Amino acid sequence: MKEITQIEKNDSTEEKIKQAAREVFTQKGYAATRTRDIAEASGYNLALINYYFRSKEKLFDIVMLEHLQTFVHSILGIVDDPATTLQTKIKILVTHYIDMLIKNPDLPLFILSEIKQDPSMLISKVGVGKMQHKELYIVKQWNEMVAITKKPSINPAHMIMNVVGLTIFPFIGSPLIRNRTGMSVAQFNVLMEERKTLIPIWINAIINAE
Amino acid sequence: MKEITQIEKNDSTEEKIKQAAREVFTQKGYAATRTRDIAEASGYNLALINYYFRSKEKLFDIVMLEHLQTFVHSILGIVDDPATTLQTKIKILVTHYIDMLIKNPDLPLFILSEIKQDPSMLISKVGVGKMQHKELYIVKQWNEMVAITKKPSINPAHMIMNVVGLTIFPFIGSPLIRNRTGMSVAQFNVLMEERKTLIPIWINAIINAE
DNA sequence: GTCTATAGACTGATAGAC
DNA sequence: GTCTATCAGTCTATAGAC
Repeated sequence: MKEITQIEKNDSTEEKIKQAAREVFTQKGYAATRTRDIAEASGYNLALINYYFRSKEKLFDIVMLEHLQTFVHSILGIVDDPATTLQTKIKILVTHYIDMLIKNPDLPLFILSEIKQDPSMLISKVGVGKMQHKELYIVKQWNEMVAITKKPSINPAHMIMNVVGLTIFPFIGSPLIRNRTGMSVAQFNVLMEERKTLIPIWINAIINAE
Repeated sequence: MKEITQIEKNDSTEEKIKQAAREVFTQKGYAATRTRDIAEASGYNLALINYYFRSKEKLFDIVMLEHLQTFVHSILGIVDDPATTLQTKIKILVTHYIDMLIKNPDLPLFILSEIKQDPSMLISKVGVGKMQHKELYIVKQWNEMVAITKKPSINPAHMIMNVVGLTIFPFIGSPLIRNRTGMSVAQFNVLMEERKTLIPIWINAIINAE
């Protein structure tokens, strides 16, 4: 329990370097990032990176952990809420993630690339064991819904891939999409705002499809 | 017009190195790949890479060009075919791509990552100017369909993102999906086979949605 | 805490033997 | 064509001055 001055936390050298690292790592990935890039982006010298974070890898771990937390943040509160319907949960989730992705469009490609490079990272560097969807309320609601529907039930993994794919894929493909269509980032974001209301409608249509 | 022995082309040293480069580059990306990795994977020495391909970057360009051609291959023949309906085109495209992605699951993440690193590559290293969808038959069919439907027409970019996202995203997220669900590659591929018939149905439902 | 200078390891590329 | 040996440049990390 040290006495820490919280007020100027965001102005501290350590925080500035971490912020610079976040930007460079997220944009270029671990392998393509040089510690010199981070130093330059932070406005400080190369040696300070090791002074504050010991190594490139340890700094990366911190950045990645914070990013994963951003991704999982407040999810539990949404999907385990008994007060909202299934459709409402989906709408809230899609809106929440599109808002977050408009602010951090590079996040999905960065995270998925690094996870692919080293999937064990999920358990070694980050403790992602909690999110085992044992008895989340959303699962209960899903099971109730498929019980009512007469249609042959498809694997729930399909629906998860659908919701996540419809929401996140445009951001992953954004560099290619914008290059081919000539869209600006602003124009692209307008489409993403539209998808906040469109995706829940589409998911509903998919659920009730032939 | 040189005389080339086509028969043993696949057994040549040059081809073996290119094949090794394809595997390593696709799996690790340009920055994380070392020429020594390629040499080792090819079974030959490091010096031969420069003997046959002059540099790491030129070898990468060849691999990337072939990958992009794989992705665009035979697309024109499908989307510009006046003999098939819009629904049929979508079904053929989805089936074609899922088949290809089951064989090359790393391709989307690799291509999109490298394009993001350097979007100008699409025009400088590859001549991707032809695919301007000026008057493809599929566009004509799409316009006819939205003309018939009374509903307010959404941006066609949404539908492209939907088809591509539903098809490709599971492969991009595969490392994470399989890690969280404990699925094997074989189990994952069973789901992808299911999506060959499911995605066209879902797209239809989306088109006719509220 | 912050800097310069540099060590030590690694990378892409090449020279030269065979 | 294929190899070993090595160069020149760059990288991460650290030593040491201030």
